[in-house]
Amino acid sequence: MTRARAMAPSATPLWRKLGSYLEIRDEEKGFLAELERTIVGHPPRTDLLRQGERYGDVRVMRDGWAMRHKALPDGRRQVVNFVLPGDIIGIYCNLFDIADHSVTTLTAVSVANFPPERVVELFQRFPRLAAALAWAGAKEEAIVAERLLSLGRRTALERTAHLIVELLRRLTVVNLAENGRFTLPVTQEILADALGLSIVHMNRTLRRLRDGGLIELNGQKITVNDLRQLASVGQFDELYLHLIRAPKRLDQVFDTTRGDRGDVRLA
Amino acid sequence: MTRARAMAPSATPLWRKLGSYLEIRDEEKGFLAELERTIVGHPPRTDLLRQGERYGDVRVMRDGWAMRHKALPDGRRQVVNFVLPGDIIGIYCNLFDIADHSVTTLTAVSVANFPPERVVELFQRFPRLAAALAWAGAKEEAIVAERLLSLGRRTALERTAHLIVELLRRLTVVNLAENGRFTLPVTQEILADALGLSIVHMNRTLRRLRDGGLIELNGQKITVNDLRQLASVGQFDELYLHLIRAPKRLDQVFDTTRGDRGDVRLA
DNA sequence: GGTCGGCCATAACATAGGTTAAGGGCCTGC
DNA sequence: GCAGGCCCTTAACCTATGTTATGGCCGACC
Repeated sequence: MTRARAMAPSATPLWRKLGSYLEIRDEEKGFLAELERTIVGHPPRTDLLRQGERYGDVRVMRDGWAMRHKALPDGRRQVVNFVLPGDIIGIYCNLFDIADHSVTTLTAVSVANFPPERVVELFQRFPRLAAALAWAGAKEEAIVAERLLSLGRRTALERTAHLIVELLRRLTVVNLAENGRFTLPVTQEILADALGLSIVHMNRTLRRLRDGGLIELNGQKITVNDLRQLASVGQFDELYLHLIRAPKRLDQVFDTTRGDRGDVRLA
Repeated sequence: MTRARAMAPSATPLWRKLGSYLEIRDEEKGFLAELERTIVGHPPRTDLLRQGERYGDVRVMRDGWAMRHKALPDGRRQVVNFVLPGDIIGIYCNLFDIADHSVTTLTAVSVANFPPERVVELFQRFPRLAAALAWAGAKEEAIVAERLLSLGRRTALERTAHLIVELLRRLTVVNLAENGRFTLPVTQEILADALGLSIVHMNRTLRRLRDGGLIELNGQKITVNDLRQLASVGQFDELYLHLIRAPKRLDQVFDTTRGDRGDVRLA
């Protein structure tokens, strides 16, 4: 674990995250910057949070990949989601003090840490930011719900195609993919755990996608050759797309809602 | 659709919901009561929200059951969650105007309706309530994540056992179950859609649970005869239990956090 | 520079769960 | 009181996916 300090404030992950929902105001900037003063690095394969143990600080992923996963007592494991730059870990730890899931780094990672009381402070002092945070959480949930649909009703091939498209989209938003090409720092076992498949079947399924010319794999680089077809195989839903690249509507709603009286007015 | 008015404020669903996270203060009571002035009834099998269409009002389930579900273009369907009294529908519609999922009533239902702008107002004026709402959302997500674990890594028998235990617990909290007995207003087809199974296999699996003496079914009444064993079959996690009956810790956190300065202090 | 361990790959075989088909109970509407 | 529709149930069969086993590659470590 490495400690570092500071970074150009506008390059800050939380800023970028919340900024995708509304324009950050001057008075909010200082607070955000303070939240992200402490940057910590972790090597790959480190647990940032362990199922059954206490939550620590709230963490904002700044760089690198991690995974959120849950395990059954007998060791079977499900990866719930991949944690990408800008994502937040353990934000609701004020409520649940024992974690019901683990978060493990996949690559070397750098995260911003702050104590959970700061979240409460944020709710008290910066309602706009609080709303943006809550909205970000809702987006997360939508992604998990979509994966639930995958596991429940999509075949192995469809699931795999869907996940690849999802990752490509999410990574594109944070500039970590271009021309359908990105780094997938993940073993086939982890992919299998994300998709509810056995490792062997995961391998078979990737082979089918490769043989079909939809994707290419070399090492940890994956290239999507035919996004349209891949999205169609995965029955990728355009609605769900909106979630990934969120519309910037919170500003408007806040500006047209009178917070000082019981009265409400629309734009 | 039936319109009605008012109810004893403390029996109000949103009140009960948020009240499970913190003590509602006098100044907050009026606002909550106002939110729930409009009560609307709907018959069974009505869509309260339709995937691909616009969100309407925010709704708080007051009475009855509904389901949140998503469908693939070819008709395959996944039930994401069951909506029980106290649960909230469409609270983040300020952000996503098109719904990525549907909500359909299972029984006759009564809900409290209010316009989404009210949520913004709530964030601005009542940070404590806003936090409680955000926390409630996080709890929802934890339930969905746990179901993801089910679909990905539990067998049909385990999944089914797990779901029954989960429903029993959730219903017990809202006084809709006693002695392990509750009404499950749901066809086997819907259950299958919730668990990612075919209807035939759903039937087989329920039969096994009945033959094993773990549960009894007659009509829509289900009786859990051996909760301990059922929970063990479903590998029901005690951690996840905390989520369902939430600890009342938000009060403390709010009371010990100085919202008026950059400074934070713990109890 | 050999060996050990992690990961990928593929084949052969096993099975949980899907599909199709058929019948029965029960309600609802005419 | 009969027809049609919805739901539950079971049987027979099928297939997508899981399991076990084996080998090869490659990078890390001594």
